[in-house]
Amino acid sequence: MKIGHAAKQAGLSVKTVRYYADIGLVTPYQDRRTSYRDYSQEDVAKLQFIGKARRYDFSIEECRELLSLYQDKSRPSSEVKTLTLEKINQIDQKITELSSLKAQLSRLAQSCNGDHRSDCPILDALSASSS
Amino acid sequence: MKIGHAAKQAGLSVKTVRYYADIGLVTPYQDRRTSYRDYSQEDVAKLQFIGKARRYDFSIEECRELLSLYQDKSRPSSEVKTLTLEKINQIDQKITELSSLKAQLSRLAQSCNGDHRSDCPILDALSASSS
DNA sequence: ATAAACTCTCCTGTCACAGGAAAGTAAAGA
DNA sequence: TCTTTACTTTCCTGTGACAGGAGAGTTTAT
Repeated sequence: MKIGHAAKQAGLSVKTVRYYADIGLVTPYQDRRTSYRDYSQEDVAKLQFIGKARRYDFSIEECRELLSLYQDKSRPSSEVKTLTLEKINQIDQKITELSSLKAQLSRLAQSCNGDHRSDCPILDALSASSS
Repeated sequence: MKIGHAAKQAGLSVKTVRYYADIGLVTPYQDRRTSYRDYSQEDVAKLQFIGKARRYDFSIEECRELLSLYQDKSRPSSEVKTLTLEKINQIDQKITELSSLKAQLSRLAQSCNGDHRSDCPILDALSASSS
């Protein structure tokens, strides 16, 4: 199967799929004569796997790790779970940060009239010398 | 004031401050003889302003906009407020996405025993053909 | 035979810097 | 004054995960 077809099946762009081949994440057979890549069903399955993991916010390197766990029939499931729990922690931390950020900005926005006049507590806060 | 001192006062790295000069965000006087940059108190104030806005998750281009609003004594405060509300919306959307992601991953993690055995619902879910 | 559609490699750009090399400048101590 | 140390400069590369586009080759359909 050629790259365009494989990409469509996996719900990825051709650019992305080619990139994954370049970094050795999913390396299809490559015809030496035409240099066209030829994707097997298994390659496509891997691409789908990666696409989903990416949507779950796993980085490429994490995907690489998950993929090797996925292919290793004898690995314990605890390894996968550990990776997942770590990822959950990362996400949680990011949510906390963003929530705090949102609260602060909301407070600033509320204090500003937002009218035609020029005085603005938001800018005052940004330019205040205290932290 | 030389760049190291200015950077310290603004709580930024020298690299960052130099970068801001390169992209025309804060452009200090530059001695032609030594090519050393010379930061005024106002420059430092701008750097602090930007540092704070960056911590509030504003992009460089948004900082540039905020900075020009900050310097324009006659602009209405509504412009600043609009920018801030937009930013709050962006953050909110990101929080929503991350929360959904976390919920899905948590469900996956819960379903996995995480023991020495190899069967793993997490990987099963990632490799499932259904979305 | 030709045109359209697809693929290839290679290069640049993104965002906001960090790291490091090589060279020049300044401040402090001996 | 000389030297060492600390600071600064420009320039180049790398980051993460691709997107966009040029120019050339290949395949498929008409």
